[in-house]
Amino acid sequence: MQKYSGETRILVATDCIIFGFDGFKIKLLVVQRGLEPEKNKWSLMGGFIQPSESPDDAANRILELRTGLKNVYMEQFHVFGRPDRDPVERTLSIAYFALIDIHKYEKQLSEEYHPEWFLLNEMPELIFDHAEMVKLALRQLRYKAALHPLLFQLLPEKFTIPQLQALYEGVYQTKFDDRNFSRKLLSTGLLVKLSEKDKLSSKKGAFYYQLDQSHYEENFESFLNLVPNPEKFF
Amino acid sequence: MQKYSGETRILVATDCIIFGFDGFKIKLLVVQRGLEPEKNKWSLMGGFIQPSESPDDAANRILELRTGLKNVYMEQFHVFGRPDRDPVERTLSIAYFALIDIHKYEKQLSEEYHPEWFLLNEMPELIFDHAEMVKLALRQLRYKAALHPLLFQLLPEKFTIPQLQALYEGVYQTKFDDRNFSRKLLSTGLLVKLSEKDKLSSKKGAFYYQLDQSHYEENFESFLNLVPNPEKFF
DNA sequence: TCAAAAGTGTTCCGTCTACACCCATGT
DNA sequence: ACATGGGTGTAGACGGAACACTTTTGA
Repeated sequence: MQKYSGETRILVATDCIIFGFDGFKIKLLVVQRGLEPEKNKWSLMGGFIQPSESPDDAANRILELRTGLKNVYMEQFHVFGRPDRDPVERTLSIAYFALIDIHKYEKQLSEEYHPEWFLLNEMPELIFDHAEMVKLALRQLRYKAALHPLLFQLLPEKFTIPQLQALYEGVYQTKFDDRNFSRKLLSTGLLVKLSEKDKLSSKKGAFYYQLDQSHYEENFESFLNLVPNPEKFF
Repeated sequence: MQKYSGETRILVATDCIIFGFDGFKIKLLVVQRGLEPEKNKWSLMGGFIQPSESPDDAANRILELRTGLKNVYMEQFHVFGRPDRDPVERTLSIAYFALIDIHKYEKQLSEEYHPEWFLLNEMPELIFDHAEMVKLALRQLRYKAALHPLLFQLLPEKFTIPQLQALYEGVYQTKFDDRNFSRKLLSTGLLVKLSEKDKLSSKKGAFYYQLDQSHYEENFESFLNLVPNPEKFF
C-alpha cells in the first residue's frame, strides 16, 4: 500500500508535566533543555515521538530519559499546536501530566539533565509555551482532584489526615476546616486506620491511615466533595 | 535557524465527532470517505492538518469541507495515536467533538460527501478506530453534561422542559422523574419562561423557555445536578 | 498546668428524592 | 367527563457548613 501523497508531515513531541508533593508543598519538576535553541534553559521534559511508538509510550520513555522516573501514571490532557510555538520548526506537542510523591521517587531521579523541583510560585521562566501548559495542567488537576479521589496517590503508603489536608490546601491555595475535612474524608470509606501515630507534628499525634486499595480502585470514578465550591478555583 | 535533524515527521489529522439532537433522539453525523483505502465506507469527518494551521483551525476547516457546517463549537478531547491505526501510513488523529441542534444546521449540510445522521445504536461500521473515538466521545459527553449546562445548546432557540428532559434521557439512555427534573431545571435560573405554549405534544401544553444568555455564559462552568448518580453512566 | 493539634458532637440549613396531588385542555 | 401530560406541594432523608468542645500529650 502506498503512502498518502501531497500531505505535510509534522514533528510531534510529548511534554510531561510532573507535579509532586513533598509533604508540605506542591512542586513542579523541570529539567535543563539539552539542545539548541534555548539550550540549558528550564523546560518541561519533552521529546519527539518515534515512528513506531504510541504517544503514551513516548511520554513514558521521554520522562525516564530526562529524569530517570519509571512507572509514573501519566494522563494525556491536551495538544498544543500553535504553528509558531517552536521557533525552529513546527512541532505539535501532546501534553501529559502526573502527580507523584516526591520522596517515593527521590532515588530514581538521574542527574543527567539536572532535574529540579520548583514551588509553583517560584517557577523559573520556561521555554516556548511551557508556562501555558503548566497553567492548564494545574487547572485540570484542580478540576479532577475536586471531583475524584486523585490526590491520595501523592502521599506515601501511610499518611495522616492532616497531611492529606495540607496537600489539598496546597493544590487549592486555601485553607479548609480541619474538623469537617477529616470527617468527610473518613466517611468516604477509602481509608484504613492504622494503630500507629505520627507524633512529629503535634503532641497528641495523628493516626496514620492507608488507602483501602480495592475500595479505592472501584471508587476511583466516584464523586467526592472534599473541596467546597470547587468552581471557585477554575 | 535550521530544523531539528534526524527526527521523523508524522502525518497528523483531526477527526470530528458531531452529535446532534433532532428533538427526539441523539444522532451521530458521519460521511462517506473520499479517498483510498476504505473509499466510500462510513467515516468521521477527518482530514490532515496543514503546515500553517492550528489543530482547532484544521478541525473547523475540515468539518466545513466535509459537511458544509460552519461555526460549530468543537472541543479537542483526545489524541489517538496507535502506530498502526491507519493501515496506509502512520497518522495521529486529534479528535474533536461537538453537539448541535440538527434542525438549526439542516440547511448548511452539503451533499458532496453524503453526510448522514445515524442513531447511536444503529451506527454503521466505521473505518479505522473511529468507533472507539465515538465511544470515548460519548463517555466524555455524558461526563461533561452531567456536571455542566451543556446540553442546552442542542435545542432550538425556544424549547419546552419536556423536550430538554427527552434530550437528557437520550444522552443517558434512561428515564428521569419529570417532576423533579423540571423543578431542578427551573431552580438553576438559566431559563426564561415565555408566554407561548407548545400544544403539539399534550393537551395542557408546555410553556416554551429560552436560555438566559448572559446568565448562561457566566454559569457555564458551574455545577449542575440534573443527572442523579452520574457515575453510574461512565 | 498549659498549649497545641487532632478529632468528635451538635445544630442549622439547604437540597435531593419520592410521590400525592392539582392544573389545563382536547376529545 | 375524562384521559393525558405538565407541573407544584410536601414530607422525610441526607449531607454540608459552622463552630463549641473534648482528647491527648510534650514541655
